[in-house]
Amino acid sequence: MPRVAPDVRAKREGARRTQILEAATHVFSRKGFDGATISEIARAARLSEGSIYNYFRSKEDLLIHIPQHLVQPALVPLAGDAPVPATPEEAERLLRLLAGAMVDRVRVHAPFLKVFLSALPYLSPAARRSYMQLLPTYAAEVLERFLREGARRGVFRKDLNPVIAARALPGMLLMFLMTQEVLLGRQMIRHGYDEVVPEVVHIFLYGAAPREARARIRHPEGGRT
Amino acid sequence: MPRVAPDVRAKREGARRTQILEAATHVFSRKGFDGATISEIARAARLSEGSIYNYFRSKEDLLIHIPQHLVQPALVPLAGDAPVPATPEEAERLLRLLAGAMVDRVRVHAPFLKVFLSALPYLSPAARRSYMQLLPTYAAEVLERFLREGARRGVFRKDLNPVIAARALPGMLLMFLMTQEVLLGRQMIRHGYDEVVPEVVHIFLYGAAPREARARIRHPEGGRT
Amino acid sequence: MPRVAPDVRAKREGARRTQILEAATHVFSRKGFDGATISEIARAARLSEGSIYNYFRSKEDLLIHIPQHLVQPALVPLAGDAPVPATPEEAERLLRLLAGAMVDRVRVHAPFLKVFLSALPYLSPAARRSYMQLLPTYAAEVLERFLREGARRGVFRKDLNPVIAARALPGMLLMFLMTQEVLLGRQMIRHGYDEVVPEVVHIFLYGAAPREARARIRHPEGGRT
Amino acid sequence: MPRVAPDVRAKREGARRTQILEAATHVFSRKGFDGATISEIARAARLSEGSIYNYFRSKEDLLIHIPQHLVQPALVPLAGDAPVPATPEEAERLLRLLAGAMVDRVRVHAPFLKVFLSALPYLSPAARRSYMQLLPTYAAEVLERFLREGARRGVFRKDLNPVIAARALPGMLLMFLMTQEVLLGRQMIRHGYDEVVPEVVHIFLYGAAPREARARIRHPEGGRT
DNA sequence: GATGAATGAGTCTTCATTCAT
DNA sequence: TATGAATGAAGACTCATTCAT
Repeated sequence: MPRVAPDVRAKREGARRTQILEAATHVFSRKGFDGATISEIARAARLSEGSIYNYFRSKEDLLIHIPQHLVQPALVPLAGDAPVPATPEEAERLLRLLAGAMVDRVRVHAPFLKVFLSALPYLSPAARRSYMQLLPTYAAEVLERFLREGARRGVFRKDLNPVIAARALPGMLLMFLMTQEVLLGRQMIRHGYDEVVPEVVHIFLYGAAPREARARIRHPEGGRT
Repeated sequence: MPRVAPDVRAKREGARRTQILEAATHVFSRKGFDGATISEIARAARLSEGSIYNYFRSKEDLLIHIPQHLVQPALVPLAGDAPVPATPEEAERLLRLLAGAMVDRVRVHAPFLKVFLSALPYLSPAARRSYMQLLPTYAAEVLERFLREGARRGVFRKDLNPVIAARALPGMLLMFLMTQEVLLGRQMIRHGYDEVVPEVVHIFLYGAAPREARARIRHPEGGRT
Repeated sequence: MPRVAPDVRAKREGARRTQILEAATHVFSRKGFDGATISEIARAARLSEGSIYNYFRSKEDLLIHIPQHLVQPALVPLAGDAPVPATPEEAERLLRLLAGAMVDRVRVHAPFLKVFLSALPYLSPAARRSYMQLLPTYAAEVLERFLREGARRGVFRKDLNPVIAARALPGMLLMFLMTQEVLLGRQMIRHGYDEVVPEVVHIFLYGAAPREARARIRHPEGGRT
Repeated sequence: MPRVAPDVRAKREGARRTQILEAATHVFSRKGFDGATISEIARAARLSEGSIYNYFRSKEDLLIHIPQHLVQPALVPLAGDAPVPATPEEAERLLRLLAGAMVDRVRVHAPFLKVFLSALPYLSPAARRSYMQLLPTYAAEVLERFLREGARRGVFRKDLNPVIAARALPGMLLMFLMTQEVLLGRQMIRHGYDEVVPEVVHIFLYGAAPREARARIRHPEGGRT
């Protein structure tokens, strides 16, 4: 007969799994998926190699479960119920908040994202599927709705393509984040995110052209030119 | 005495190296750097394993030389001596060309970029250094100059931060390219690049806010004031 | 928690190491260091190849540890506290014992010595250092002290150079041992060690010249005058 | 038809072989037989790898032919027709010459001897046979005759065993030579060969015991005691 | 559940040897 | 004869996974 109640056991098992996944994330992010060894992960988790296999079926299985246990929760509150903006100024404020949150998220999860980028393209289809329900899509959809609603209220151009724009704004940040946080691990330009975020949001809202130029423009030529 | 003239030999060696690098790119892009085996690369190059090592010192050496032989040449002409624009309309036209070229480049070299992104974070420092002189910096610098000159001529806002902006524009594209071409290999949104490029350039130039909003704005608060 | 007590584990590990080193000595002595393969050593030790690496870091590491586990112990008691002789007759008796012991040692360890001689000149510096604290020096120093003390008591010539003499006596044996035991593995002359040892010790003590000749001689011209 | 006379060709071929064997000796002595590569030997001989195989059938074949071409000639004059000594003093003089010659020979050929010692025990039987007709036996036989003749003339003890003694004398030197020249390549004691040779010869002739001791001694107990 | 020694398949890399030129 | 690119067999070493304790 079991010596502990099933729920206690389940919780204990969950704790062990988290402990192992944290160790795995740490090692994967330093060495990469292929460069990491079970032995090192076990050491980081203060367990023996054999014990890892009591909780996960394989090394790839570890990778598959990392986002579900460690990253997913962090994503949930992202722009959970972002209010629809009433004015461009409010939009700018909200977008800055959103952009700042994205930057923070990426920086916090940079170790995991490194692994993600590195391993994703070559994982087994099963692992790929498990991974694909993650961040970018989700975040983009939230922003897409935000833009669509905003356009309806006249805060954004009526002819703005919200699908494209919802990916363009994060993309502007992505260039900095990818290069600095994920790929190289060091700052490449002399501006911090406290400068980058407002500048990027401003460009997104009002563009790089001077005010006069804007006045002359009729409409974007979205779709084919 | 040698049977083959030195120049013939050099050409033959160059051809072999290209042949091997093409095979390596192919295999790397399907299996990833760690997943690929010398044996498979040799088979793809229709050579024996040993022969690979007559031309490259190690597996990593293959990876290091891929861009120089296959990618680098394609980058050189990128916006080689882009003329400085006189009007926003001209800027828009030029930026569309540039953006379109970037998209094409990435799509053509997607297989390599997959490997690049995947392997870079965990390569040896030597290999890292060899890689860092590549695309993003180069392209960004060209664009940076373009923006700076344009601002001097009144085609772009005087208060535009060219360092940040030069990375924001490619970033907007990067989001689509990364997701679709590199990471997943399939289209995620219902718009093609012929729609994405103009929209993105338009946002970059004139922003997402409606015309009236722009008139009210003085200056961005971040970056240089 | 560990299933096996630390001391039991340590003893088990020691046994495995000895088992592997014995196998390695066996294979090395038949094939030489370079000719031996880990695979063959593993087979001789009735283990898998991988297991060897649970106990030793490399093939060279095996070689380095052979003397410590197998040979070193045998050397320690060699003439440990040989009494200083009071008469030449006693010296002759003691030197015969010493010489006989050296012969036995070399014959017992011939397989290892073959490997030692073969591999030493081309080992890595680290391995060289590890090896150099071995037999010859040690034995020579013991004998050197023996001769120096004996000379002080008038058992050996006062003008005898103990440094040189302490190497000359083992050298006489070395010629036979090297040729027969180590290099060729078969007897080259028609006399056994039971004849060689007394003859050699006698030559060492009283020389090859007849008694009368000796009486005429004053002192050697080389060494100290 | 041949473009050069057969004898010219033969001489040319001999020169090539010597050139290659010299290169091989050089490389073998630095790297050991297994550590050396044909590529490196070819480079040292200023030839291509393929050319080596026009003159020798295999790497081992190189090793086999080294003594015949390079070392053997140097051995020939060794004590070619050593005169039989008439007095111990003359014997001492001659033995010093002989010993000095041996030392010189060994030092000159130390590079080869390193290879010899290293490779011999593990060569194929064919190579072994080719090697075994070398130095030690030959030199010992010359010395053996010298001692036997000398004993007949009363210059050495009548009861001296010339077979054993003829190996003991070179052995005394061997200890120094092996350790210093072959195995370690650096001097281990503070005496040079100009001190070692006379001392060793003196010990060989008159022993390590003081004169008085000798007078008491009746005869060596050669053979079993 | 926990442990960690044992396993052996799998990889990169080396290098003697061959052979077309 | 000279060359050196091509070959492929061989070997040291790694590491995910298993399983007896």
